[in-house]
Amino acid sequence: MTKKVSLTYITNDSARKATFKKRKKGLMKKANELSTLCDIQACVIIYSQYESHPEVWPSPLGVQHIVSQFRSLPEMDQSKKMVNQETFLRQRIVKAKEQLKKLRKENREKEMSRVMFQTDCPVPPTPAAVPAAGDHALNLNMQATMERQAFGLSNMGNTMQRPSWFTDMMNPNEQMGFGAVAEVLPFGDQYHHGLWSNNPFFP
Amino acid sequence: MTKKVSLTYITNDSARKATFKKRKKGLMKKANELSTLCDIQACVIIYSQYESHPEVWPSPLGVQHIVSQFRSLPEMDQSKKMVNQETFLRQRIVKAKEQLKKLRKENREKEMSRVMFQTDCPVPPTPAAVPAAGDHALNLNMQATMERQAFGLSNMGNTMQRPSWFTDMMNPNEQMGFGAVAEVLPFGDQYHHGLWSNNPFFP
DNA sequence: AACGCTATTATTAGCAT
DNA sequence: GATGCTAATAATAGCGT
Repeated sequence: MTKKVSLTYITNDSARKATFKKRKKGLMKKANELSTLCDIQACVIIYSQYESHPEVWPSPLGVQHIVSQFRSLPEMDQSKKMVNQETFLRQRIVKAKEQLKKLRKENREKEMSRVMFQTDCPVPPTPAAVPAAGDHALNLNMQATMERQAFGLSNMGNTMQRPSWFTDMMNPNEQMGFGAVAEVLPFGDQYHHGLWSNNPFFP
Repeated sequence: MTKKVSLTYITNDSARKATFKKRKKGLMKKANELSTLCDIQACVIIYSQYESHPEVWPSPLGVQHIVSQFRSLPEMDQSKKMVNQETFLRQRIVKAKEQLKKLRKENREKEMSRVMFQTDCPVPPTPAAVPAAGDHALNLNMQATMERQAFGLSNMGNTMQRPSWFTDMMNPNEQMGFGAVAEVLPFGDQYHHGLWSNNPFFP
């Protein structure tokens, strides 16, 4: 029986849904186990098309709480942090503007070729479902100065499989999803290719 | 070789840390796979004592994004979404600017009270452990208008194993951890006891 | 303590119902 | 489409280095 899993987007609707259900369950279970075994706080949020509300672990409230900690400071100089957030936001604005500029240019070019060649898809057409947007990683870089974290943009639902990136937590490496994002990130160098040795996506 | 796992808090420090590392990695991987296989947005946040910063997947920003969706709209005009990343980015810029403005104001105020009352903690000091700060969730709430979501909060890290709660995703049931939280949740009735049959915690 | 290596267990893809 | 059932793959506990 050939059970090889390709780890790419499952095009078959019912198969995808089935897998989603199973794996969602598995993920939640894993989260729960990790939490109890190691006594750590954790949360998982899943935003699927199958449910109108986000599916979370351990609970909506739990998520909220954890997320809020996200931004909390080691304490103390909150003022300092705030300051940083300021500069941080400023940076963000600049980045966003650059992004916008770039995007406009791209759009112009795409429009061009569309008109010229009658190509109706400026962006690779999304097979179905999610009306995904191209999404150009807009970096918030919040508590930037104090956390060395890499990050990128969530994987907004493209219909194609989006690799997504990871923080440097589990290993010193990261995986990149969209090259485009890299240039926007201030932490570019934190990202490397290659990740889990056993993941077909990241050789 | 008896390799039975008890699924309870691991008292041995080094063993716990080792397990944490391995399982954290596994969890992230699972999240990534689920995301790519089924094309869904998801995020994981782990707040451990081993790291000063929360460890997240796919990224801090990704988390932020997903969380912000929590509050967004029921749906529809998703069509508009794709319309343009341009307008999208514009919105972002505006939001960021507003955020910045607000932040400045807050900073002024904090500085004020700090100077005047010598209070270093504008927010209620957290009892212990987590140096949680007031945290001003800067909700970016980016593509707000297009996503429909709900949400709530967490199992705060006690040193005891916390059962945690679950969403009704994998099954129509939930388990509650702290009664205290229940009253806070707007979705109280969504949660029930009883859970995975194979989990020792939830018979 | 961090890393590598299996023996085992746990997860799950593919079917059948 | 949901549920149950293996066969097969993937995760990982326990060690050794």
